[in-house]
Amino acid sequence: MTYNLIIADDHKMFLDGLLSILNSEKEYNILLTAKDGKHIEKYLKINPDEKIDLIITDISMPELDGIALNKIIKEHNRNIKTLVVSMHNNADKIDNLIEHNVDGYVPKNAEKEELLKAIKTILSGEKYFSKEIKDIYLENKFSKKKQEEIKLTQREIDVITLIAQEYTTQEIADTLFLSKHTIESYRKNLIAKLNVRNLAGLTKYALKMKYIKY
Amino acid sequence: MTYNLIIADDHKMFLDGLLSILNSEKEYNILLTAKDGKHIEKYLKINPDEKIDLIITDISMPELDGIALNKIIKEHNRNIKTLVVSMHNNADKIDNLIEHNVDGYVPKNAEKEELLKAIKTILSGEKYFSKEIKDIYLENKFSKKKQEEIKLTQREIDVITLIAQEYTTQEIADTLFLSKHTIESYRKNLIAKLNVRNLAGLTKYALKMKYIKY
DNA sequence: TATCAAACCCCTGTTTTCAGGGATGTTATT
DNA sequence: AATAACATCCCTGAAAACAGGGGTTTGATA
Repeated sequence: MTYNLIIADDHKMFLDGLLSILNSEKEYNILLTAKDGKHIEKYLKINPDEKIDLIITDISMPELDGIALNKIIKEHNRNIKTLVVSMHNNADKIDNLIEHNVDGYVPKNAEKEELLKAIKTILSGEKYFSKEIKDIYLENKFSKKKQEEIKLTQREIDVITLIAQEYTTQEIADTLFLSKHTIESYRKNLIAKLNVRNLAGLTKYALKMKYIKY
Repeated sequence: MTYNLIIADDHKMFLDGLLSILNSEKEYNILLTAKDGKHIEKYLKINPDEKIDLIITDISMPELDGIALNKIIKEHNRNIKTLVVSMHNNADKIDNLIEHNVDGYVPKNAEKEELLKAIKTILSGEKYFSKEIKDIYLENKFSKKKQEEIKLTQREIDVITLIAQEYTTQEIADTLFLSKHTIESYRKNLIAKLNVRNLAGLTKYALKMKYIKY
């Protein structure tokens, strides 16, 4: 039994490494390598009936990235397995991929052995995610649970942003053309809403939410 | 003219990629590949007079990492050129490498072409640093200028850490078995030293310096 | 149209922060 | 032995934060 693979990665060095690893395994037949999702997409359209078992893809690629590519692949033919091999393991991206049924995810610093194990596992019909990826995913889910219940209004965001930028209440009031009392109310509500104790907590929240930079 | 190269990288996938790139260039003769700095160090000791032109190394490796390895190589024989190819481009590490006379630094997501260019440049006697690396290095130097003038004592770090963790002055005093007035003094000094306006500024500093997590 | 949430505003009173001083003992360093 | 740096403690007075109430207007929606 041989499997037909496709690889997409815009880093030539890495692609070469992947190829040399896969070429040493006889059962893997590399149909195509591409440095971009666009090429894969075209290939799928031109050869809709070709037996493709697995597409290995990086996330960050020009033109059409791995996130979009995974979605397109799965919409095209859900029997084609997808394995993401990526350098930057961002929680939101992992989330998106899993939502769109990616079959596996291995960080780029994984060992050859783990990559081969991932491919084998996926081709056997199971999913494969590296521990590191699972951890990021779960950590994110866990912390989102609390966050999603908290929704700040635009005005509250305005205020917390200014607070975290070290403006005093009076200054914020002047900036927003509001009474100092109003700003105090907002601060009070924010502290209650975000379940923090003081300015320090608000500042950390603003940073976490990227309302401000350091 | 052929050049003798040594490569150290603990990621099999990447090492394979590097090898396949270098093998396609006739003038490069790979003397040794290692998944660890220790092996290189031994090799140098056993073959002190062998002509080695360039050692390409990753930074993060078990046992003996690229930082230490570069230092050892340069102390062993400063005629051996060193090129670091790394995934995580940390400013302090770049700093250390440059201090110990590394000849080049290319991030792992660089293209094959850039890597070859780096190698060629270094072998010709010049140094080669990717734009990305130069940027990180300069950005760091620039921002350190200000920071280096600011040095917190251990006690000040204790206090700012607790402040950023949302403890009140009284609680910090209790925690550190100090008077509340003392903590107030520290806070005052910290605000002056760090040139911030209030708790929010202190909190941001503590986060930036990684005294606390979010 | 009733009602709900958001945005806005205000008050009182207590606690904390913050600016601005000053002071003492200890520990390195010169 | 002198100096500098650090850690500790204290005070006053003004400003701000914080707790815990009160309220109006407006716009969406049920």
